Amino acid sequence: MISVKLPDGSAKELSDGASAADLAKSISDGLARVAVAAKVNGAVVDLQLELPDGAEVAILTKKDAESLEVLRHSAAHMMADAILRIFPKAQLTIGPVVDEGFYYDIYLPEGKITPDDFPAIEAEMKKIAKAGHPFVRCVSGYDDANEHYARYKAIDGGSNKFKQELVEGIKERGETLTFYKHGDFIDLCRGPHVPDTSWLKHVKLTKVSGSYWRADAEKEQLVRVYGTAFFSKTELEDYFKFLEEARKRDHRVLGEQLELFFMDEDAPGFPFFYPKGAMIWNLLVDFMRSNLRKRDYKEVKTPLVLSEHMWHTSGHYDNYLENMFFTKMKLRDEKDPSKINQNVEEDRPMAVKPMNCPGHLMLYRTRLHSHNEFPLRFGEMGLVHRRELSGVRHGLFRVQAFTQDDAHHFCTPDQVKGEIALLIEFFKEIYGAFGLNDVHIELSTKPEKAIGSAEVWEKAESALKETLDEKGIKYQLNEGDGAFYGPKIDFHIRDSLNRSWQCGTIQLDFSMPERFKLAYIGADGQRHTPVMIHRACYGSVERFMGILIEHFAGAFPLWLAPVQVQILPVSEKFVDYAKQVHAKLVEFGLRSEVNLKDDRVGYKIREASLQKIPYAIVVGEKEQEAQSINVRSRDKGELGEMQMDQFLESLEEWKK
RNA sequence: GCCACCUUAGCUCAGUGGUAGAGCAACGCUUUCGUAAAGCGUAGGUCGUCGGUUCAAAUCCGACAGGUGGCUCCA
Repeated sequence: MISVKLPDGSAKELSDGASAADLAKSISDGLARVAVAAKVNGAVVDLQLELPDGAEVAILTKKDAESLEVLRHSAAHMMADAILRIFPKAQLTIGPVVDEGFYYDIYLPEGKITPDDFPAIEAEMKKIAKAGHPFVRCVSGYDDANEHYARYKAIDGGSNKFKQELVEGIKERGETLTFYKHGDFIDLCRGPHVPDTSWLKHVKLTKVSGSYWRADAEKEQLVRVYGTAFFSKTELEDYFKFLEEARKRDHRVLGEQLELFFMDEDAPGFPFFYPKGAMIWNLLVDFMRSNLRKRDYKEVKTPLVLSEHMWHTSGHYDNYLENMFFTKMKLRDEKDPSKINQNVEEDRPMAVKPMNCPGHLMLYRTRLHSHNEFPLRFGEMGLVHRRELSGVRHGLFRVQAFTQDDAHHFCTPDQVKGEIALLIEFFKEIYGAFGLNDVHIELSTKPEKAIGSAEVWEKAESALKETLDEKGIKYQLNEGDGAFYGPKIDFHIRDSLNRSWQCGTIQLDFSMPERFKLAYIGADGQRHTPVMIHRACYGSVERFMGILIEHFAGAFPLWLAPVQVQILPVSEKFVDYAKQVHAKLVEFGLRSEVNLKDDRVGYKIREASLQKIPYAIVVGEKEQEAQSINVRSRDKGELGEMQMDQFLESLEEWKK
């Protein structure tokens, strides 16, 4: 007999060799039916696995977060099986679970897989699911003498070098080689899996893309087929509804519909803003400026272009070269003026700034500073340019020119923690103003490409860690993800669709001040090197605007709406009165428009709704006589006839 | 940059080798209208660019540009 411990603390006696499936059955038949996998001493395993004596065991059902991963991993196997049936030349590589489903990377020596192939693959998967093949775990040796190993090698042609590489790796690490089999299909896998393929009825393929073996662009190009899986049909449908909702909120689509911005092929990655988009952009900047003033920032302006020499000093030339725009001249040939010499190197080559920090360092060092001025906070709405590979540009989220709400704090080492604490509060307050209250923080440490000594990095990293710990803030640690000049804290915010976006960043830098030979006179009368903190809250004003468009689905709160009120005269006869109302609203400080078009009220209402204008005010004969207005709210529907003062009073709390 | 797909009127899209189409938007006229689409009419395109095949190319082929989905997730 063995004894295992259950999550509620109780113990359960089982016969020797009993599995988690046996345990589930001994608890109740109902549990046995819904059991997906088990958690034994903290590790997720198959139900079939023999339980060790004294183990802590929890039976996982579809309600447990881990179960979905198990299901999706099983679905990846099933998809690989289906793909091999349709594409016999395909070679399997890896097929992990990802946030929204799973994928399988496949090497195709010839031909291709496109979404057109999905129906056939899905039909094959349906057959496999219907057959209800059990997933069987097979432990194997490393050669063909083992039945499972031989079968595994044979299943996709027998000469799959990717599999060989994977097996070699496992052998080197001295791990057990295990396969999972369902029906005739077998795949290298550490498991666990759902009991059988009948669990995999709610699976759909979602997209196909390219990828590389081992994520290395030098290695083989693979085809990555994505899919997703759920326990129930409803959950699967909800997921596709979510995708549909996200698609409807796409800021690139709304950007055109609401006349906020557009892109032109002659300016790839450089957005143009229409008046309404520029209005929002300016409102965001105004809001940030008022917050910077409250916190004693000094706003500065620095040049877009600096000499290449300066970028050597800052380290950007060595570490950021690929992302920078450099200047070259075109000159008319001295002998033949009709000929133009391209790409002529300047005597003093220049580069467009990808970051604002060197400019701020140059400003700082124009004179000697005292510790009494510290902390000194230089802020700038800095326009930076960064080259991006053509395939990664995406609406306002990934552009080649954007405005950072950038600032650099210069302070003494003792002031670092105070500054960071201030910034965390500051940033959370800003996000809160947009209803973005779900903020999580990540700490990134020294990357491979870095400047500064190990000692300096150590000091910087521990300063950030200590501040977070002292404030009791939970964070995720990302080793090796820091900026080249220092470790950083990143702020990730969740929008109304529960998607996470990285926005704010706080980066500690002990290197750049030294490289630029910055100094301050301390209380001891000696020269010291200040500490520099790089920080941005929106990150990129343009990108933050894109996030807000999607977060609000284009229905901006009153204070951010480019047009706050639209006045709709019932007919031409009431245009004069509409204009009077408009003048009063403008005087009050509202962004108001009159719809002068010769359309019916219903149509004007429709247009105002589609433009997501917070208030539509209808004026006709009744209103003109009573000197009143008839208000319709975007969010609350028809509010009815009221006096202008009444309407304006109701807005007071909204007004920022 | 790499893989797949896409590019036709301002927008959304139809058109698979034989004289370029629709809806919406725009403009004009009629209508003067009460809370999500009044009616009629007009104008608008070297079919992304360049080259090739063909008697003939939006359509077939190639190059380039731009766009879309991916390219961190390691059995």
